[in-house]
Amino acid sequence: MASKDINQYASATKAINRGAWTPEEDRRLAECIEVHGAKRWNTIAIKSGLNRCGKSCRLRWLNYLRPNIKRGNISDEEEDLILRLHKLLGNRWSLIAGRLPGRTDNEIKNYWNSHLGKKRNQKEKIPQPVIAQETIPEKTSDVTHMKEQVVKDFENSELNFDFSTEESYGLNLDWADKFLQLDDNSWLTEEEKS
DNA sequence: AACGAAGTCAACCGCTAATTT
DNA sequence: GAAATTAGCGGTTGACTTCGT
Repeated sequence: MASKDINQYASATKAINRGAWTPEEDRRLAECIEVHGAKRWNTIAIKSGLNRCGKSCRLRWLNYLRPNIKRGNISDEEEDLILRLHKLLGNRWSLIAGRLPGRTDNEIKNYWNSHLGKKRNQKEKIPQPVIAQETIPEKTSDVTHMKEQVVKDFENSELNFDFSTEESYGLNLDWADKFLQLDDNSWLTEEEKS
């Protein structure tokens, strides 16, 4: 059976647990990961004795059980950073989460969908001041190229960023600011504007 | 107090990319 | 190099909670 079908098979069998995790399941999963490491999730699913699929175990660990997870209370600084990064990267949640220590892609995505998306939509209805003409690239192709390059640089820089201190956090915001100064409609292609 | 609407968020699904055999 | 397996991503769903009437 192809692994792709395993979850479908699992879904079809009554033995597989689904839905919310219990504290007991969490404990058993954490114990199993301590012994076998956070990899080969199908093996962990079997070894733990939990009637869960590997995919479910992985998600539970990454989003809730692994150490140093921050939950709730997204600060103003974090919110601001999410907004800026989303403007730059779009719905690249894992990339955005990678810049927010202790936050998961799922949490960022949920936060965006329930808080920031709406907030931004409201904001966008307010007319924005016109940016000085010289900062706006003339050709759409130039803008597209620049945009692609910035995202590329951002992805490549991933390992070099350190948000563990307030100092570096501020520096990184400056870095984002530098690029986002151009982030008005001039960033958008004609297709995206419509 | 009761009920429906809206909001929130944990978990699942389908798919692709990366890695292993 | 091909096939199988595993990891990871973003979109979506659905259960639960909160809010407004």
